[in-house]
Amino acid sequence: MQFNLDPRSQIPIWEQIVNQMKEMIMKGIFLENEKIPSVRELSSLLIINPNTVSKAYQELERQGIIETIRGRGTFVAERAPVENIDKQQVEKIREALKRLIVEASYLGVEAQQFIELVEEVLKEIGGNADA
Amino acid sequence: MQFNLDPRSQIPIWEQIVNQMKEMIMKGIFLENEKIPSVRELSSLLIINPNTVSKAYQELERQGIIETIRGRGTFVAERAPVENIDKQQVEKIREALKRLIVEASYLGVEAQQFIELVEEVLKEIGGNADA
Amino acid sequence: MQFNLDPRSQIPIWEQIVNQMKEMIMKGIFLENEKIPSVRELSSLLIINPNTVSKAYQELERQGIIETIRGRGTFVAERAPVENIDKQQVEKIREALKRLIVEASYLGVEAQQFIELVEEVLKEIGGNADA
Amino acid sequence: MQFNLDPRSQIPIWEQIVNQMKEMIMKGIFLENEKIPSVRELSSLLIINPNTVSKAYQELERQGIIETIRGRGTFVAERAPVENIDKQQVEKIREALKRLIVEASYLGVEAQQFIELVEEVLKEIGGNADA
DNA sequence: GTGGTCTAGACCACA
DNA sequence: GTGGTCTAGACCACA
Repeated sequence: MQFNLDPRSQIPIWEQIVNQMKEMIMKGIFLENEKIPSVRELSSLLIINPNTVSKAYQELERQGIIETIRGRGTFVAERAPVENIDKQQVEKIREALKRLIVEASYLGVEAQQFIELVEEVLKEIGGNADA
Repeated sequence: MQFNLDPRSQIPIWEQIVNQMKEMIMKGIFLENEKIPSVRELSSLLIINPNTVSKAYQELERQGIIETIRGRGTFVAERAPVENIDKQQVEKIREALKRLIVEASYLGVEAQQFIELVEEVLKEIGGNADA
Repeated sequence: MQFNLDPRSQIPIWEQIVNQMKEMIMKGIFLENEKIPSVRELSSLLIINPNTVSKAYQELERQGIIETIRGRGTFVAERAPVENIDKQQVEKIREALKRLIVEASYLGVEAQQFIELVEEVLKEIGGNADA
Repeated sequence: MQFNLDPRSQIPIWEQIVNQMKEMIMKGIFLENEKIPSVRELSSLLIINPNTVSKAYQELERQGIIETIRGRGTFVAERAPVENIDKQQVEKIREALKRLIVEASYLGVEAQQFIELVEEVLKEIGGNADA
């Protein structure tokens, strides 16, 4: 488990935690039903306020990615197979992707290089995707 | 020229303008050295606060994408070929891409589908990509 | 006797026990003066903390629904006919009902459908309602 | 606009605000696209912490009931017709309803009286439901 | 021990 | 003016 938080980033710390936790779960660093650190543990580990961790955990729970069992702790939820892909959400991804590609292009990253970047990241994350 | 601004979006309006202006320039809707609308024109056209347009233009100018010539107006800058790719900036793109892929995966978009999405967007934008 | 406890629920486990015990008594699954399992029995049966069962039994006793007889065990109390309906308590029910109806409406459940839902539940529970 | 907050209630204040706001919108006290009080206004009106109001508003926004426009304020969202009723959510309503009916029964409220209570509340809320 | 709620108050971006 | 983020710290219910 390795968090990489940047307090200067535009992305709120709680959201960075959400993103990185999702990534770690995808990579298999946390397994289904495994206990994750308590709010207090993680906040003292990351030297941030417990409320910030709490907000991240609540968001993860809302997304169905973790589950809280009262008085016991917080656990990685079992991942339900996606039934219907939410087209509206995918459209948002598409828009964000477009922005990213435009950015990349201005940096001098051509189409082919961008695809290579995508494949690289897919490989990095995919590690335990089918676990 | 067609802006599509959503005041409800989490993305600030000035940033939406920046993004869409860059996209339009990439697509060739605005050509190099072409005059773009003044802050006043655009703000009254889009019915938004002139300060918001002004902030967008300042950011576009900072990025070297447009140029203001005193007393004449604002123009699309000539695009200099990128000499050295800014690795730090590409790293940011890579991180944003990773977040996007993780999101997509949780929505049920698999690796192959994601690549297709990328190719789709590349095609949409590509108009003048090699210009 | 069949308990259906969900540790993931927002409703505390002790309260789930209280609710389900009351439901079972209403349905006639437990009869008046019948012995119910001891705290130890039930906690080992449900594989939960004895304190949790204990808290549930205390609440049920406070509500006059069960009775503990020293050295003998715990029994379903005889249900006294209600003389005066506690208007303040009914007001709470009314408020909770209002919340529920508002929720249901936002989910797309119309007034008529809600009444049908109520009648359904009344039928399900009704077993011994007039006992 | 009339809030009725009880700090002693088990229901968190932010959730009381959520419930009552939804009820007021249903009743037509707030119309679609109408501005609702700012976080600061409402918090000073109710003499509670702005964070508590903020949490309520964020939850309402997450549910799609209100919309925030950056720098401008918060507005009642247009209510989209429900396409597919979420069966899992309705099941939760059903469970809550069962608990309520069991409670009511112990208070001496019989089946027929309960239905009358439901109809009463439906009438109270329904005021502007078709607006 | 666990997480949830709430207050008080600072600081920031946006329009 | 608007809402969003974060810290610090108190208090509480649950298991």
